[in-house]
Amino acid sequence: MNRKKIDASHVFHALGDPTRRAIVERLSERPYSVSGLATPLNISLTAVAQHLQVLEESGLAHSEKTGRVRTCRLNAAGLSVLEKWIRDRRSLWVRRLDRLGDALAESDEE
Amino acid sequence: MNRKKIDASHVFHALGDPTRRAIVERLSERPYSVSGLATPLNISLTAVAQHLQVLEESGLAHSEKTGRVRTCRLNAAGLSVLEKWIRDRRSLWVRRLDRLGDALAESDEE
DNA sequence: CATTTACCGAAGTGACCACTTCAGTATTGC
DNA sequence: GCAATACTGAAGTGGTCACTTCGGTAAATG
Repeated sequence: MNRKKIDASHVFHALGDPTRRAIVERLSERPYSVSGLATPLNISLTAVAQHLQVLEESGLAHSEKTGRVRTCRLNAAGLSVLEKWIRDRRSLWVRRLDRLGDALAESDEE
Repeated sequence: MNRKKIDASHVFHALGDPTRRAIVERLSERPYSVSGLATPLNISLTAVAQHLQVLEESGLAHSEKTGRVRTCRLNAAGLSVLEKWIRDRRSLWVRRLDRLGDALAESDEE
């Protein structure tokens, strides 16, 4: 029902916002409550909750409510989409950039 | 002088758009002219040029004009920003995700 | 030289985004 | 019970985004 499609667009879009990247970086260390995440950020609690929703929909985070506190954690799904996209392109990049490197070395040394 | 700031926000934002990701994927294979990039996309040439500008500003592509043709290529700068961000967080993710085996099993879908 | 090709620039548009405020609901602690 | 806490939902706002059209410039081509 609330399971949105997790794809590269969602993940990249979610990480395009510095506030959301900050949240992900915090969650990399340990779980946080919504207000715990909000504390160092100069925005409203509601805004943080909205960011969290984006992160959840992109598969980068998930959360569950116990009592009145919602505990937020990192989620592997979004991260793996991100890493997969990069991995899928990496060999092509390397091949291409090797040729670029050759061209650079030819025209100008570093 | 016209060196714009290449940061994670720009790179993630640039890759958040499916059309721009498609362009990056094409450029992974070989250089293209602007109209060459536009051909398989159902949008105007102008729109493609605008996408290209975003990719250039985020450090993911660069281009140069020879005669009337602008040749576009992948650029390493944006890619390295992206990979660096992921690498910087990866160890934390792994440590965290080790403790979250349950969450993984819970959200296993492709 | 005229036409076609390839791109550039400005301006407009509708949709979406980050964020706000305000008014709720549930839970916890005194 | 009452107040403080922790969120939740709806609605609004200003800004940005992807895209368009139109009009222009410059290079290749017959």
